[in-house]
Amino acid sequence: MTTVVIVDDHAMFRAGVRAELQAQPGTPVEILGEAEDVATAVAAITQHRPEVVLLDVHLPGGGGAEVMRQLGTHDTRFLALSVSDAAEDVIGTIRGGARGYVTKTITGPELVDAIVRVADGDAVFSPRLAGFVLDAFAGSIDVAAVDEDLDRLTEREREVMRLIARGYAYKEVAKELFISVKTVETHMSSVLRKLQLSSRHELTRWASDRRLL
Amino acid sequence: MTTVVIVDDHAMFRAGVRAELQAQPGTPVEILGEAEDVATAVAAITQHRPEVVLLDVHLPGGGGAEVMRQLGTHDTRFLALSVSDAAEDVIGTIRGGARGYVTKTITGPELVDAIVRVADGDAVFSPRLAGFVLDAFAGSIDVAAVDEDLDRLTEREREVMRLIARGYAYKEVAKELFISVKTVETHMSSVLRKLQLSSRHELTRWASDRRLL
DNA sequence: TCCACCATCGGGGACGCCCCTGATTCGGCG
DNA sequence: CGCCGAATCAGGGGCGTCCCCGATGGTGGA
Repeated sequence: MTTVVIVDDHAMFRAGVRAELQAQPGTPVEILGEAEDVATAVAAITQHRPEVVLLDVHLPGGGGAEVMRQLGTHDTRFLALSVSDAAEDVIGTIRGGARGYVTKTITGPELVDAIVRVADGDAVFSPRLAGFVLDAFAGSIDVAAVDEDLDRLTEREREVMRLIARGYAYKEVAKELFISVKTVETHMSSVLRKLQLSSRHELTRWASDRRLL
Repeated sequence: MTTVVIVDDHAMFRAGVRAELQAQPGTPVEILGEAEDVATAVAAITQHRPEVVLLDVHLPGGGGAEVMRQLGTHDTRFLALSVSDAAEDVIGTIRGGARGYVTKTITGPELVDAIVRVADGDAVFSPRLAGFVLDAFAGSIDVAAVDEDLDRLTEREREVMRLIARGYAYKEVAKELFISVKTVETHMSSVLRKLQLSSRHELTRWASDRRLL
């Protein structure tokens, strides 16, 4: 049996989850308690010590992240359950320590499965969110937006830009590309002007934000 | 029915997977083909168009990532199946586009479940890996390792370090902290010496790698 | 009390960064 | 052919970075 506590500010929704989890005969989920805001959630979780907490992201008193923050990292695993699939909600919740994130469109059997998996230590994400999380993890956001600016650079300027952004000194870039320091300076002037930046430090941040390193 | 192609360089292991997947009566998985290296894998996947590819990470001819690279992003989903749970393998595979990563210690029924989930668009990770992936996603890798070096800095040095790493000029740091440029220089000397770095650019990379910005 | 450490500052120097004004060569295009 | 952009380079100047040499207080422990 996997023990859970349900945290959501809507009593009706909690009742629905409870009904779904208990609907199937031989369900592997045992509901130890419920809570409707941050304070009661912390109290209920501390008291019942469930293996998994079903946690609403938008919760009065600071949101689900606040519950995780107050409880810290003990052995309870959190499964976020939200109507929202917004990037900031997902990121914030995962940063807070949740082991999974599913939307409320989930069916009863799927939720049971997700709970069991989270209890086992698996990471569980809804299909829509899986793509998002993996994209973020792979660091490939905003690849398209880069090209507009980047296309305005010549091939040589891009080479110089890449090395400078990695922290190479002008002298080192010159040696690497078999050109003089003065030529590197010329290219860098063009790069900074075209990208509307004013120093190599800004360039480093610019490239880093776009993951061009 | 979920259609799959098995890619692994060990024939014995492929036979084992095939046996496990077909063992259960009424299995929802249909095996369309097998492959033992990058070239045959690309050919088999192009020919059979499976919904899911079971992909060995360590594959002759460039590894599983090479298979995904050559096939690009079409509608096939990849589930990495590896003996390794090393960080670089997991990161590389996810960056390559895999939708899941499970170790070969997985049982038959669990593998069936994972395949179905990946076909549905879920992200699937083994327990050991889930923690790692989420940690990386939350941007909290090596938090412990940072402190060793970081603890050797004084409070004032850390303040200066943080601003410099963000690209502030000495003059700007001085204004921000209400001290003279010379004092900033002194602190920076200490920071660079204690962290065994030699320039503000290396410091920027150092801080960026540890996500201290 | 004395010493270590921290934070604060200064002078001066070597070198890197960024900009300016030039210059040449080469290839493409009207 | 003449023009233009790309790529190459030089000189010089202003400022930033990082180091050396110092100095002054304050704080806390041996």
